[in-house]
Amino acid sequence: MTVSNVINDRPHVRPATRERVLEAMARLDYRVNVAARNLRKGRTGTIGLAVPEVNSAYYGRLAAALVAAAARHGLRVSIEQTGARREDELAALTLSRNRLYDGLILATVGMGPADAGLLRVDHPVVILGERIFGGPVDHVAMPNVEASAAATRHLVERGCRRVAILCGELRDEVDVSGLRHSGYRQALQAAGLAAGPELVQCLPSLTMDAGARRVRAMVADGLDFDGLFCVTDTVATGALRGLADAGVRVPGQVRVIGFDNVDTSAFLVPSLSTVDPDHDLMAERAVALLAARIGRTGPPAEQVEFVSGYSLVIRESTA
Amino acid sequence: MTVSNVINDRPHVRPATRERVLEAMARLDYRVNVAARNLRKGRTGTIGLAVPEVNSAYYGRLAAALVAAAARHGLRVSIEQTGARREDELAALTLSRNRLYDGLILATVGMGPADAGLLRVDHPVVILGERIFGGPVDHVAMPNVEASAAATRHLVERGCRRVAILCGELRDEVDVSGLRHSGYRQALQAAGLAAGPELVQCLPSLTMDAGARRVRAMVADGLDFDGLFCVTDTVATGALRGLADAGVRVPGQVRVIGFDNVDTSAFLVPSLSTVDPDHDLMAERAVALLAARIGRTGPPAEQVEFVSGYSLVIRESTA
DNA sequence: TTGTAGGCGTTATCAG
DNA sequence: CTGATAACGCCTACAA
Repeated sequence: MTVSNVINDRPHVRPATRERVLEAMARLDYRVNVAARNLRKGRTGTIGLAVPEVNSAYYGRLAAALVAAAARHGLRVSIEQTGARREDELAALTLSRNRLYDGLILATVGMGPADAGLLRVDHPVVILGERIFGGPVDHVAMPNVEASAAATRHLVERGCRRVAILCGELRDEVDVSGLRHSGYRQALQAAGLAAGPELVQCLPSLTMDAGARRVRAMVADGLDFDGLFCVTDTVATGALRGLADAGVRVPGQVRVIGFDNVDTSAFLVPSLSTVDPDHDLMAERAVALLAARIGRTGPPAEQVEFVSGYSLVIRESTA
Repeated sequence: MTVSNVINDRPHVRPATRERVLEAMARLDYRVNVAARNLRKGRTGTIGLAVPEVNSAYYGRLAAALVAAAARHGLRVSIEQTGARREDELAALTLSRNRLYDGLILATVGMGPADAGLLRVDHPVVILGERIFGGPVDHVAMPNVEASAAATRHLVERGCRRVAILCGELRDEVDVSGLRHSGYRQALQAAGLAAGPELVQCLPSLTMDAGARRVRAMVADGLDFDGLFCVTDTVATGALRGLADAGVRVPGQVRVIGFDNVDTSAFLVPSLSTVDPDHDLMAERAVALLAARIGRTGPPAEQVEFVSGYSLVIRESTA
């Protein structure tokens, strides 16, 4: 159709004809039907993003970066909230397989290493996070262990000798809590410091509220600690509040460091030292990997595993 | 096709036949093609959500609620980040008109009352926010003026006599800053208090950083104020930080109140008093309105204008 | 440079 | 209860 050529800005259309077409389109208030185009092309121009919750400092930040990166690649992003539930994560995979999306960026939180086989799908998927390390798909991760060790080391260098950690339940070694806890443990060991079990405080959920409650309890119980590594800034925010409630001075009596470098962290009182994992780079890489697979024809490319860098951001809470 | 009947769980299929179909589907690893279904049905099952930025405490919270509400209505949500730019907001409208989405929830921030005519489109749109009050579409808003007046009144009742406001540029009367500023002004007037121009502090952007800087400058300039109404919690968070930097005690010397009841507000030190506009209700209504229009055949329904309720959350910053 | 034919995968309609 | 047929709107290939 000549009309199609006009719509898609293709050459070989005489200016006069193009005008005539444009005029008719205007007159009829014509709109392309994207659904029909999608069917014909076998592409939708949309990728799925499955995260536990967009209303979280961390995933919100990441989602914003991913949407922006996708826009740069000419892709739209449809968001699926999985609530960190395994079945909802699998549901997102299914939708994607049904060609609703050209590809999927999946934050695996509920799924575990045992589910790696389910990822062996015939269409583009990029995993965000580390729970399914070494699975048969592209993978974008953070240097959790190294960065956590660096954060812990920082506390030690500032003179802390009794460093506690606030993490989630330690179910296995491959989730955020597991990895960051192991970095913490390595750093203490390397420094020749004890990491007694009383210093490892596992929360039922990684929320501000849980962090605040637990810290108050720790102080009330007379637990002896002078450093606190929180596995996320969200938990750290709660912890700072809890310490204030308990009348503990930060950094005077206890130094605190978080992980994620969430926007508010710089504005807390005291401002929160933290690990910055370069969200924008992670987002760009994730989208770039996906876009490459989407565009690809012929034999599938090798799986890529990208680990972002990190930097320590030192603020008042460890001054 | 009998196959179609099986896939869609329709009656009038003999069990034996159903089994045969299911078996074949499993054997062939068959997947429905959503693009084809969309074309045929004239629906995509997806609605668009156009907001300035998902990585903002307020829009992130709202987006999460909207995605959840949409899921309850059997709809997916595709996110468009407009950066509060008028042209990007219009672009979202166009995509929606192209039947990429069944409907659109649009936070008009860049568009103004002059653009109301552009909203006269023939397909479902719900406007979020108030910049295009009274336009030809459904509309979900907050009681900005009343709630701001209540917040200001609260400061006055706690004894503040010199109440300042931190808002954005006052370009017109219909954006967030304009409306909340006018509530502030009404409350002061009703209380018989002066609202000198020096108390109205307009920021270049509603960010934590801008809030912190401005507050430091206000104190450094020796501005006399004992109450501070911030038009968003984000700005208030920065303001609390700025006051701490300047050595001003909250609520001792200055009482502070925000607007939005963002998650972190309860955990700041001091915790932030604020206005809670019931995001979940707004989200539910917005999606319900859109879903009703999508499902509707026949003559278009009347435009609905829903204004959420609000509640004052009193915390330490105004104790 | 323009136009014609056909098919992408699904489902509504209606006949068997 | 099952199946044949046509059409949703677009684009690629090819023909004129």
